[in-house]
Amino acid sequence: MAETTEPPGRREQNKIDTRRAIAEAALTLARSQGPGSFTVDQIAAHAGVSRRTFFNYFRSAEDALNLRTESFLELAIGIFAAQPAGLPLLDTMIGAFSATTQVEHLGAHGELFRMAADNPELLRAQLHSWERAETRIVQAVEERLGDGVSHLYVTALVGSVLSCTKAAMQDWAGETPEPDDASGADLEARIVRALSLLRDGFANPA
Amino acid sequence: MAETTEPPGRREQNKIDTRRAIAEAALTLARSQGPGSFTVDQIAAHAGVSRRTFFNYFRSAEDALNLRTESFLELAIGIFAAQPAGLPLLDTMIGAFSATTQVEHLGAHGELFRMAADNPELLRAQLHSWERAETRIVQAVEERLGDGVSHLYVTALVGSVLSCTKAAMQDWAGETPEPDDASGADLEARIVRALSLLRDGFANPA
DNA sequence: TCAAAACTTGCACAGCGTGCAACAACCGTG
DNA sequence: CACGGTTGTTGCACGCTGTGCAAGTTTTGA
Repeated sequence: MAETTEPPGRREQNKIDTRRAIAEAALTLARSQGPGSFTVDQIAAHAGVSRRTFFNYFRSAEDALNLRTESFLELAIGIFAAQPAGLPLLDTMIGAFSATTQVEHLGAHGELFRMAADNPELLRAQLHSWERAETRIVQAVEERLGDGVSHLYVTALVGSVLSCTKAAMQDWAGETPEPDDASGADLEARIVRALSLLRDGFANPA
Repeated sequence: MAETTEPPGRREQNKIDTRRAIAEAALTLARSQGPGSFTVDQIAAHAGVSRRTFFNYFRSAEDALNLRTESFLELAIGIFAAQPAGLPLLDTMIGAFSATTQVEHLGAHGELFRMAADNPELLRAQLHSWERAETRIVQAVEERLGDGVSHLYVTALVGSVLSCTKAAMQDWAGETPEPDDASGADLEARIVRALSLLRDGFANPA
């Protein structure tokens, strides 16, 4: 796999656990009190950690909530990077993004989309996550394709793909308040549908 | 035109002026000290207004900087709304967005893109502006097309169009530090190019 | 076993964002 | 013009945010 020089000692594990605990605490508070109506001190207390340590891990309460989104996009990037290089680019991406629906805690992602609807800071954090993912995917694509392709082509393509994926997830989140066994397949279908529209140049409003 | 019940008294004008003055002060400070290294108090002082009044107009220093972006998107929405309804949707949008390059202070927009590159909060504010514009355009399109078209189709389409426009502007901003007479046409060409790629389903990396 | 490296914590401090109440500018009406 | 209602501005107070710093504590590797 693509392991970056990894000494999996106690330290690394502790940090991962702490990070998770903080994010979990934030999510719990957001569920019980509503997003945007709790303080960093509360999160820290729930996570069993000092206020100062919270800020060693996250820049804001919203960023902590946003860890789930971040990990989803991390997964998407990983899957895309592992894809074989022969196929047409757009088809490769359709395959990669439809596969991301097997991420854990799928329901929580929809939940976060819904929370962001009435919480500007959280929405901004999410948009930022997508933006950074976009940058990374653009880099990956340009490395894969070499110098022969224009930067504008790649950025427009990747941006559009992510926009369609986002639209599919939002659509899904809006209609799937309580996810069940089939909702993963449901989301996947929507992503494929949106990306197929893109491949067809949106010629057919179907 | 589409005037919303407008009593153009001294009050309205004062508010517009104040808003402009604050945004202008913020931009000046960002230019001289770099974005993110000045306080709201400084902006307020430069604008000849109290700190409290600043917060009556903007939610943060970055939002103040972002007024230019906001007005650009406002213009885009207006032009799109004024477009005749007969043509294919995507062609209508290509026309509308390429026409937005005639906005005032075009150079400042590129400047803001470049500032956002190393200022997370400003970047988030800009992304948020684009997101809200997307929502409004989606509404406009759905009103125009009626209930016959799927929500996913519209959101995916509008998201992609905006992504391509953004990509074009970023590309342009990166290569055009000091805009001259021709740079408006340059930007317009890039927007048309990116949106044409979209219409062709990105089939040809050209 | 021990010292260096990495992480946590408390503290202090500047700055942020907002509710509130007093004040000032503007508006329409008579 | 005058005057009351409406709308915008300002100062103040208060809690929360985000960060540098220095003193602890835990982990690491030798």
